[in-house]
Amino acid sequence: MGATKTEHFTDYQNHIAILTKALGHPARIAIIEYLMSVETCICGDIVNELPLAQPTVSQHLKELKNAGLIKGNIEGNAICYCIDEKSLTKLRDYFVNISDSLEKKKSNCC
Amino acid sequence: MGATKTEHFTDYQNHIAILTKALGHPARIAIIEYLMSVETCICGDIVNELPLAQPTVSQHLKELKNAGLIKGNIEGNAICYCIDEKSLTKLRDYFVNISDSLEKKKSNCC
DNA sequence: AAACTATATCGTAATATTGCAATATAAATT
DNA sequence: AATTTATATTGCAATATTACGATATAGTTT
Repeated sequence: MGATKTEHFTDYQNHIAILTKALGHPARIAIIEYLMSVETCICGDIVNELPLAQPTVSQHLKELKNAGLIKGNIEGNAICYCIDEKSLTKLRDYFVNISDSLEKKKSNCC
Repeated sequence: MGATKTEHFTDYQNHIAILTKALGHPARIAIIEYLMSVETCICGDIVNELPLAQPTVSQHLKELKNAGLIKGNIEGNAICYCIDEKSLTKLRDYFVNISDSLEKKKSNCC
């Protein structure tokens, strides 16, 4: 075995897992933070920002894109990557919900 | 090769990545949601809630615990797992921050 | 068109994750 | 003390991820 049994879980659970899994690497967190830090999204220098080889960065970008966390538009011979707001809003809503619920039932044993 | 180059990233980036990575599996999302749904945290029946064998569930619980997302207290011969509020608050703050920043710079090209 | 620039893909080695049967541990019950 | 119950650990096979050199692709510049 070794493959995740996605069929046993809900679409929502699988989607949240896809988003969090895609963020589950420091290089991909760094990419998101870099995309946040630049003003425009015409940013063809992500490779220079990261301590990893170009093919590795390209692969990380692909994973973020597959998960729907970033979008990439061809801009001449460069590619303009930027954050896909929708997916990050979804994650925010998910964690805000959890934190709110935890706040309400402060009566726990641990 | 094959191992993540954590040393090149900040402690904060690595920590967020550890938390999101731990959540990056539908079974672990399901565990978190189950822990949210039960009133008390005396819950020794997580295995029955999930479509996975007992050792597999135990392993997922271990990963959530290692990441600091849940806590486990021994309660007789059962173990009382519950969510570690701090780590989920940290994730909430992280994504609230990102969403707020994205809201502010609506002027993007894509 | 040749050279350059930016990015993607291929191939592959090293490592990590997923899942489970078998077994171990340890408290509770009989 | 033997049995049961709840959970963890071990060992292993299948699969996935991480990283990068080499190479491909495609637009840009000269």
